[in-house]
Amino acid sequence: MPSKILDEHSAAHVAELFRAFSDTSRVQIMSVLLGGEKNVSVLADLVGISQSAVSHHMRGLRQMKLVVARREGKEVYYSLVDPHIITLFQQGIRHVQEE
Amino acid sequence: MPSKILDEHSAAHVAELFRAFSDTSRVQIMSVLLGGEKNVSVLADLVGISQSAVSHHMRGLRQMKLVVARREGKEVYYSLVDPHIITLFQQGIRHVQEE
DNA sequence: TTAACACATGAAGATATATTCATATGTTTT
DNA sequence: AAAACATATGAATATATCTTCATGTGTTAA
Repeated sequence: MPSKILDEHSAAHVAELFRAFSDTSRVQIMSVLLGGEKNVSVLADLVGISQSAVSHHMRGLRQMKLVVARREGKEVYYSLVDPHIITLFQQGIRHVQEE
Repeated sequence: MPSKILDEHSAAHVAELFRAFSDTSRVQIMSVLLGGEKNVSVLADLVGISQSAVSHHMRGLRQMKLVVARREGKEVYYSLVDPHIITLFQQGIRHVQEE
């Protein structure tokens, strides 16, 4: 029975986490990454947005440690690492599909 | 291995769901509702925002069926009903607290 | 029915966010 | 070193979002 309110600081962090998945393009990016690591231009192609837009999104996801980047030559591969984050995201997908 | 991209329509719905929890005030409201149903003015007091702001937030949460409203006299009590939503939200809290 | 209270709602202003464009950085090949 | 390619970044614009203010709606009590 955690009947207590979350303090503003913690609440802001929770909000920040959910905000990471609150954009259609980022959700599509995440959905692709569920299938394994992808580089930026592949993501841009699959999602249908510019390379620049993808890079901007990945910066945010990276800073929140929701993805990790791995450089291989000229390309940068992004992937999901945190199993809790993967679960959280998949639960979101399941919820909207249960209707 | 769902290596496939979410279509834009589904992705927009997932994004919409996460967006519901992407605001500090709404996260605080949700955290309070974890402890049981509360009416609007109590929520406003606890969260520290205006009655109007709470009503606006509750409208969004209501429309997404993340909360249900119950009128009792002059007051309207809101509560969480969907156990999957509760779990999803609690997972978000747990994630930020594991640091 | 009028007053008082609780909540909802529309409009407006302020702030945040996503995308694009131009350009910078980093890497490989010639 | 120069060219070509992949990615990152800053600035600018367009759009979305949150909050407040004023007022509307619904309910109870006088």
